Amino acid sequence: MNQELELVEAMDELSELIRKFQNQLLSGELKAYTLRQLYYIELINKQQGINVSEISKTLHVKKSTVSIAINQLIGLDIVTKIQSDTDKRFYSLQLTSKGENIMKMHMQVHKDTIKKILKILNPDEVDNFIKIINKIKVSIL
Amino acid sequence: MNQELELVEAMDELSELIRKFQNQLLSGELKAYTLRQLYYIELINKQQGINVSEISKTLHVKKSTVSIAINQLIGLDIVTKIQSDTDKRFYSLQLTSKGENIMKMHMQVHKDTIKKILKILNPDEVDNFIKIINKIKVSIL
DNA sequence: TTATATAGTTTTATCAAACTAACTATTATA
DNA sequence: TATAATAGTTAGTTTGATAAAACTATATAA
Repeated sequence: MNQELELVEAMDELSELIRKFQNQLLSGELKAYTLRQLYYIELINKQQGINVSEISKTLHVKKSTVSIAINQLIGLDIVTKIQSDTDKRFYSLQLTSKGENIMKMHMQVHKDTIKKILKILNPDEVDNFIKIINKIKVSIL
Repeated sequence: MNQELELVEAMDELSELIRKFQNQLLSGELKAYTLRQLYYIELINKQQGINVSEISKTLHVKKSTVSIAINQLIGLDIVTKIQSDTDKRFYSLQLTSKGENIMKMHMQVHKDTIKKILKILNPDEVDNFIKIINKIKVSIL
């Protein structure tokens, strides 16, 4: 079979795998949260001190949308905002300890899946996989 | 760095890539449709003659949900249903020519992305990538 | 100092997608 | 033949995500 067709199918499989990978989060201890919420939490964890406007730009979503989502997370004691001293219009967003805990559980779910993958791939395959993903990532952007 | 950590990061990148891969559909000619609708169309295309109950089981969603979604697609002249001769409770679902056209456009968007990927990976890498995905797929299920 | 710009919030409304429950039509079975 | 089960529909509701527009508070520039 030609490589293009095979790759089309592989990408479909991959979409399916990633969908399952993500939906695993919605069971267990994290099922109280939506994928969207977990994504906001991940974003704040990755970019400590990020603000509403930046999130809005990153996700291509209006500020009002982000504001509501973040205030919901603040209400759930998952996120806190700290007003800037130098410019009081700004609030930098941080995870609370509860938020960090959620992030840890989130990572753990992923790690568990990754352990399964590590069992079935040999080290060379893992290396290749990582290299290929990075190569694709760089080029697509 | 240890392989587990690297793989965790790679899977994150991959999630991001797939997200972009899918969201490409939402621009251009297909932006009139939701990802969910395109997914129903894909499913019917893959399993010609599938019915509402089977879709319901496949997607782990109530029959009523599927019924409404499918009737919406029928209203848009994307899907048709044909009542079974042997058991009139059953309706087999098919794509109309419009539906097939949407499917072709859908495939084209994916093929265009795949062409980009093929340009930056050498044939061995493509082979490895496909093999690895299949290996993961089989094991995770 | 007045006008303008920026960060974030609130209100109101819309939409997609999912659910439950009750329904019709048809088929299978006791 | 009366009763069960099955396929699909309909009505009504809930939830989550989104946006537009008007707002407050603060900072900057003319």
